[in-house]
Amino acid sequence: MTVETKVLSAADALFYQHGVQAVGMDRIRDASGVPLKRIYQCFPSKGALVEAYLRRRDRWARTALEEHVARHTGSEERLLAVFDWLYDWFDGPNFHGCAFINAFGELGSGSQGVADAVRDHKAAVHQYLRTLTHETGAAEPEGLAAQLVLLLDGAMSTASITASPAPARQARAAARTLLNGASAATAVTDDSSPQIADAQQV
Amino acid sequence: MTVETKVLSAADALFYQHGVQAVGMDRIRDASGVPLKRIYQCFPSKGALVEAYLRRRDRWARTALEEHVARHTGSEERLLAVFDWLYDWFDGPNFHGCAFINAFGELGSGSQGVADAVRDHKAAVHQYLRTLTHETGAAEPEGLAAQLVLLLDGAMSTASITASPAPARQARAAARTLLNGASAATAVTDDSSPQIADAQQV
DNA sequence: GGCCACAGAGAACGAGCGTTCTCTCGACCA
DNA sequence: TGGTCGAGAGAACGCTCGTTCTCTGTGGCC
Repeated sequence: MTVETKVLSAADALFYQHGVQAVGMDRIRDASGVPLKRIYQCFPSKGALVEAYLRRRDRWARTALEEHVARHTGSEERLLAVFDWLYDWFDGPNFHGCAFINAFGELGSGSQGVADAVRDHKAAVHQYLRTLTHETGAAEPEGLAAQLVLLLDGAMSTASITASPAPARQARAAARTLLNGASAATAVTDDSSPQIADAQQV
Repeated sequence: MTVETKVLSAADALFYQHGVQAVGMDRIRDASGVPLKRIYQCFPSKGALVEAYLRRRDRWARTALEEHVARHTGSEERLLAVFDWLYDWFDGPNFHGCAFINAFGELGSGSQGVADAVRDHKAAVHQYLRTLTHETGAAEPEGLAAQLVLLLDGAMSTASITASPAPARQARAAARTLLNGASAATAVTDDSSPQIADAQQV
């Protein structure tokens, strides 16, 4: 295990659990066992370490997700498997929301490097969902992928705040409705008309 | 305008735009024109000010949302109006994501008061969506409300990161599919997965 | 064996922050 | 009018943090 890997592992655990600003370099030194001088030889500043942390986490998340999906066959099962993977992640002991949304909220407007890493990750996940929705032969794969992105991000935030994995199941159910109902719904309705309006008041 | 209101207004603008940890009390003093001594008479600590900021923003957001919805008639229009309001908010110059998700990511694990304020806000919004879904007479109003919460939170995060209001439109389209397709989909399909039972979690 | 270059451990430095203190001045009231 | 109280402006204090420096020890090379 290289020194750089030891530092990144410690930084990942601490940054993800407590937030970037709440963790000082001293704590990363203590957790990794690598002296500060050495840490600064690998990463010239804390900002560089934070960016490396995000890039590493991006690789981890997408690799794990794609490996999980690859164990399924059938285009719909593969797409819904995304949300099963999410459930397992949420249900584990080390889930603390989306590291990218958290980092963006903390530093996004103040660090270009962090903002870029967050946008790159979100774009890559979006692109992956696009390939899955195209596989299914859905009528509107692009729109469906964009909607699934919202379910994904919403589920991560809600699961973190409510400390419950249930949002993954709710997102899965919504994804299936969107997948099955999308063709019927888009075929019947058009996007800006005032609905049927049966006006049933409570 | 009371002193307390001036402080809260300045704190709201600064905390929301730059994040809580990035804004010092000195900047709130400069922006509000209220001396530090006076600020500490109203709010005994920065943590108390942060909690007041979140409570105030909760009142603002829910009041604005409910007033917008109240201008619409028809249960479906009222529900979809939530996402139109979201679009206008995203499209304005002062949108920086969900203040509660941001604050939770920054301080959630370190401040019980902040975590409580965030959870209270999310629970109140969830409850409001529940009343709207019940109005529509949807087959599964509880599950539908939980799914709409995910779309709402996901749209806020994605709009913030991509700096585009488009996610509000995508969430609106998804909400309409869920609303129209939910009864048909749940009535027609008979997959054996347990998504309906799980969707009740609060 | 003697010199050198580098690594580790910890202190030190400068900046920023939350919080409190001091000094001054003006308002109010007997 | 004189005395007291409180408010404003800013400095000060103690702490934390990112970053750098110093001191000590050790292994490699002529």
